[in-house]
Amino acid sequence: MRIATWNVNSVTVRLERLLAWLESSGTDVLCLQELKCDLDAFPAEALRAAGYEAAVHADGRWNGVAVLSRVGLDDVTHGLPGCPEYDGVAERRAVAATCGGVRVWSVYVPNGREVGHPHYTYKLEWLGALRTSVAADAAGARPFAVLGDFNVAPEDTDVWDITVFEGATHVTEAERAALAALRATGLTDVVPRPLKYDRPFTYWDYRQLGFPKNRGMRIDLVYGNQAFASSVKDAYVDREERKGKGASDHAPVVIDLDV
DNA sequence: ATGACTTGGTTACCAAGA
Repeated sequence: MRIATWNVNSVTVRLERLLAWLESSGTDVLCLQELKCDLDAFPAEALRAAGYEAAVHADGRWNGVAVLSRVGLDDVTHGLPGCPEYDGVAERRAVAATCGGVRVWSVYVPNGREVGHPHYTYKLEWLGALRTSVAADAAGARPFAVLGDFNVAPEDTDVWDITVFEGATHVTEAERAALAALRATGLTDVVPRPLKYDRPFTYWDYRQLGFPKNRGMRIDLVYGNQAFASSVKDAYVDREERKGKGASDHAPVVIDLDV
């Protein structure tokens, strides 16, 4: 089974690329983030015609997540149980489903904006709610993974130049501690291989030639439990999809599972 | 030059992303 996660930065703008990528990659289950549309605007018909069912949890202008599957889509959970609100809103940043015997969460962790900003506190609380929500599945025998845009670089080497990130979000001790607490439920960071250069970055800023200069970050992560991680046959970042006009600023992370 | 792209909406500017 081929499982992937991809922050598409607007499923509306990316639809043509998304359909082409699903076909060329042969992906069975795809976790999407940053749909940037509401439920009515989600391209369910086009995806169904391509053979994929969809579990969608979408906000409208921001956020929005989905799980696409052509190997079954059961027991859908819309939203993270007990997730904190921001400005009184429970943002739509998580959706789960069971696909072909594998349980997956597609998550879009809050950005945090700046250290000390209310959004940063919200980010840490959100990661805490994620930990609580996945603990039982993480410890279970069924293959299980949390996939998505975590907006945290786990190690200094997961950003192109750590000195540029002095005092910035995405690399702080508190954010990394929240990831460590999440892993402590029984999850392993399934690190993909890069198809070029030495580090498996998954995001490159649109500005200042970030992609050509490989000024990237590894913030799109796959955290799998023991049954999932032990079934991984291959994992890579499809940086080809970051190329050209009309690309998302994130590349898909692809996992091949022997299940 | 306290920004340098891209997206969708309170559209001919703005917030947000990371």
